[in-house]
Amino acid sequence: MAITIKDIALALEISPSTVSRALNDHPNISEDTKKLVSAKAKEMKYQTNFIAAGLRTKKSNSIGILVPHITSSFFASAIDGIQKVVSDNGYFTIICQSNEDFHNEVDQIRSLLSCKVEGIILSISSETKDYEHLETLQAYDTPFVFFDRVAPGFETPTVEANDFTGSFQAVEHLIKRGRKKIAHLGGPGILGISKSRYEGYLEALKTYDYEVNEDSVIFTDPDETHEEIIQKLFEDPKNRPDALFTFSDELAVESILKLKSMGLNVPRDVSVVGFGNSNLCNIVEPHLTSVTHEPIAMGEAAADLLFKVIQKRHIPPHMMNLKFDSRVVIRDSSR
Amino acid sequence: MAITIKDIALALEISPSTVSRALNDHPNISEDTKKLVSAKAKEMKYQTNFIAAGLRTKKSNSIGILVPHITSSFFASAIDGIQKVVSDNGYFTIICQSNEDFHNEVDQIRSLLSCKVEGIILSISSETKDYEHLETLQAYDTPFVFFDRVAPGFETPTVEANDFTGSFQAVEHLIKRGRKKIAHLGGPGILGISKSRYEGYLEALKTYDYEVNEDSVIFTDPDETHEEIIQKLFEDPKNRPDALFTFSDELAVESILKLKSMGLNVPRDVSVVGFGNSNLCNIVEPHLTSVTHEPIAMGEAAADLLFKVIQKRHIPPHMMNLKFDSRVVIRDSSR
DNA sequence: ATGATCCATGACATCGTTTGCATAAGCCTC
DNA sequence: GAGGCTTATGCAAACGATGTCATGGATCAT
Repeated sequence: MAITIKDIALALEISPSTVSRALNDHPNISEDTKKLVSAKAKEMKYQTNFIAAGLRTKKSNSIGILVPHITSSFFASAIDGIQKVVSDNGYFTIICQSNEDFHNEVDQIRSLLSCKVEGIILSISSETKDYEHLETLQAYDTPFVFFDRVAPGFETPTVEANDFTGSFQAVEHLIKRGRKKIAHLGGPGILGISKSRYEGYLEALKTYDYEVNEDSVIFTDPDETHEEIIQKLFEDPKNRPDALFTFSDELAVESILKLKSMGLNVPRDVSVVGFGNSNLCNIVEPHLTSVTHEPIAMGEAAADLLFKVIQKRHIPPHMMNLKFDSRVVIRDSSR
Repeated sequence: MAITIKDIALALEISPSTVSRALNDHPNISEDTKKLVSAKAKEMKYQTNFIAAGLRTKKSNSIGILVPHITSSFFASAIDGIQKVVSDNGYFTIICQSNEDFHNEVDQIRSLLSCKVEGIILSISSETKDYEHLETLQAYDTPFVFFDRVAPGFETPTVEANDFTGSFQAVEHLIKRGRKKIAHLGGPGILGISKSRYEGYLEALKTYDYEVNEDSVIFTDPDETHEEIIQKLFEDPKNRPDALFTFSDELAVESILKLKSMGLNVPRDVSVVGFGNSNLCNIVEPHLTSVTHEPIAMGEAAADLLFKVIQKRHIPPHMMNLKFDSRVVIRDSSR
């Protein structure tokens, strides 16, 4: 059976309180006793029961992560970064996935609350329009930090990639390569990041006095496959865009494959730029120009901020809303 | 502050015990009281404190998952499958990564024990040769199930992909396409799956009376880049293999890129077959023939088995060591 | 020598929930 | 109507660690 502080106390003929204090390095305990206790604890293979300690101290030593998918390389890397900071702080992470499903998200938040996590790093699903579950978090005094996807109206730190500047640079890059008609294949309309990426695109066009052509901007939609979208967008040889900037690398790769199957050459006929700088970029042919995120650094920053909130340390205003700059990595698909 | 059963008891002027029993649907409680209590609980937004309940019942309602990386699509999908079963059972998962590091693995196991998880689904790191930490698990009566990577000498369920038959079929396929000299690029030598995949390869060669050429089998090694390995293996035009079967899709993709840069045509000069059937297969050109795993089904099976052990239900011998058959998905890289 | 101070330790209540046992009320049976 | 049985409820003791308060002995100053 499991060893408790009582067992150690019994073995050393001292009280459980002393054992507890010795293990926690309490100043009132003599060095001798501390040594004695920790030796015995090691000998008996004692392991703190965090559940019991948590009940007493109301600290679970765990934080929750709620992301749409862990299968996405962006989130998986972000979790890497988060876990690094979290385990350095002696905490655990409970990872949940919403699968981009609103009700799932609400359920998972409820679970995390029941587990009494001390804070949550949260990336809302693309379906989420209603934020009552987040208000519950506040009501329960559970700190949280928005990661990558932010809901409006909450006074809590946010960590985002600066999608706007990344998109701007991507489109600027296409313009400087002499491309004249640049199409945009956007992400789910509800997501803030879809909007930011679109706005960076628009801003670049405006800055260089390009005409904004409504037909050249399409947001993905569950009713239509991406192949169909690309087909429509590029089927008319006279009116064809000569560049495509997509919301994600996945979309870019699908587009490249479709364009090639339509007999178009990338990048000669159409330059393509993706977003995310994922491992796909060096695999697809031609290698894909893409905008980098820094998911690991972003994850670390989010965890740092969360611990600051948990410890009620002051967060200077300029750190409340972190934006991680993106930058374009140029590869063959736009060369 | 958080609502407890005492608050509900106070509000309804009944005892906390009754509230607890009502919420847990205890048979001794009248229907009326149950309705009353659950209505009040909902009204007051009560949430069970799992920490307190766990302390009393010695059940944490959580299971641990320890995998080398969650960034790998195989494990990420497996986790999907596991979480499905786990949340259907009203449990949580605590996901840990060993990063293929032995000491990290030992630490994570210790953490999971401290959290009092009721069971662990475990995929050992590629460095792990010493199994003392797993014996600790047994000493603490914490059930576990091996997933994909199995340590010898434990009486506990295992869930593996049948790498042997998958490899056999992959190589058989290459043979039937008329390939004469088939090389194998193996995985980390310490992993059982590297061995199984190699053995499937060997068995296929033997079955078809192919000569086994030692020079054509190379296990990856941190001291040499994969590019160098491919370079060496294929640089001599006279003695060049005309097919390559690799341990993973990642290796296959790297190999294809290198082969192409060496001026070789895939599949005309060299057929390539990977392992894993990951999303890379349809992105690399030519599309990669690969052996499928079924990570989601494997994850579900592992979780099912773990719950059986936790609930001390009998596991029929034929279910103790599940092997999930693999199968070859033929694409252009071997056509 | 006596009181004040300090230090190390122990006793005990507590966190929120569950659960064995006790108990009160209601009903049945002879 | 007394005893037995059922049913619904309350009481109190856990679970394991922690923190408050009390205590007993040593040390020091007067």
